[in-house]
Amino acid sequence: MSEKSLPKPTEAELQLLRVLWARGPSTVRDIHEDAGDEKDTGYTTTLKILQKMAEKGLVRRDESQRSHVYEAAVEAEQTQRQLVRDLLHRAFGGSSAHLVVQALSEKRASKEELTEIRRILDEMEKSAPAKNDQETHRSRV
Amino acid sequence: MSEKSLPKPTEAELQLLRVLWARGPSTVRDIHEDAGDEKDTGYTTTLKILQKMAEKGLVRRDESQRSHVYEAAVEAEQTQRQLVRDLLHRAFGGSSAHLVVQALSEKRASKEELTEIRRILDEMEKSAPAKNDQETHRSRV
DNA sequence: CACAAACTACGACAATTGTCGTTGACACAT
DNA sequence: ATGTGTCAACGACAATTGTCGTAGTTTGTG
Repeated sequence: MSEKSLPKPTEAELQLLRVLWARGPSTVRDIHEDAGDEKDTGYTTTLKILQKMAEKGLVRRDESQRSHVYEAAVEAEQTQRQLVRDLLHRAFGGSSAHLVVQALSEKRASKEELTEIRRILDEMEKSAPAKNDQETHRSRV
Repeated sequence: MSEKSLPKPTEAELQLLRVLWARGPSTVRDIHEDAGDEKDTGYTTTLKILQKMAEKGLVRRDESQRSHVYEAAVEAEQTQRQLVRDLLHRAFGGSSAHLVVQALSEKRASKEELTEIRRILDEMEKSAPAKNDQETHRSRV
């Protein structure tokens, strides 16, 4: 109900979100340096993207300090789910099974992960027999 | 080895690829009308996107007829895998298990699909204990 | 105080994407 | 042969994205 369905983050935005999810509230400087491991871009670029993100509501900004502190306004899980849903419809015609198969064949999961997945499957099959239920946002994991 | 790693299809391009995968070689007119179910855009828009795709190598074009015939130059599976890989790294830090969990919690798979997934898991766990094997492109499904 | 460093804000810019409208060629039916 | 309709090609256009450079302000140090 209260899912505002914020705009889908772009490539660069997602990268900064990942930094924020890992670090928690941070200054532009810190975000920029953390993100810089994978990318080589100017400081003002990072700043500008964060400003855009603030406009869009993807991050919150605390301006009480001279160096503004940014914080993710969207949760990792929610965003990931949004991206998965998007890909699901755009590329897989809604078949989550196909997506799962491709994901697994793309990068082998560890033994623990496979067990975890199996556990989820069990749970699923138990709780909801065959309904195509849409209210399945239990947010497990 | 012979994977040219073609450019990632954009939103609109992917939509047309889906039509081509379903229909096989088709004229612009047919592609446009099939795609038009979900979208309402002009004929020349579809044409232009197909031309761009031909330049990029995403589709092949047969110009022997007055109405050119387009055909997908990339396979569905390969492209889907590419998109999954992309999302995997961009949003999930490479953890396919997390992606799988989100995919399953996003849209409930049918009982048959769950069984299918389980079968794949079995196969996986059996064939390759824990290696991060890259040659797992058996193209099942 | 004066100067250097760090920070935000703002505008500029090229590249990409999706969208049309127009034009010129071609084909077919009257 | 003339006109009607279909088609590919091309240019134009707005919107978005990622990228900087510069200006102006604040902070801190000598």
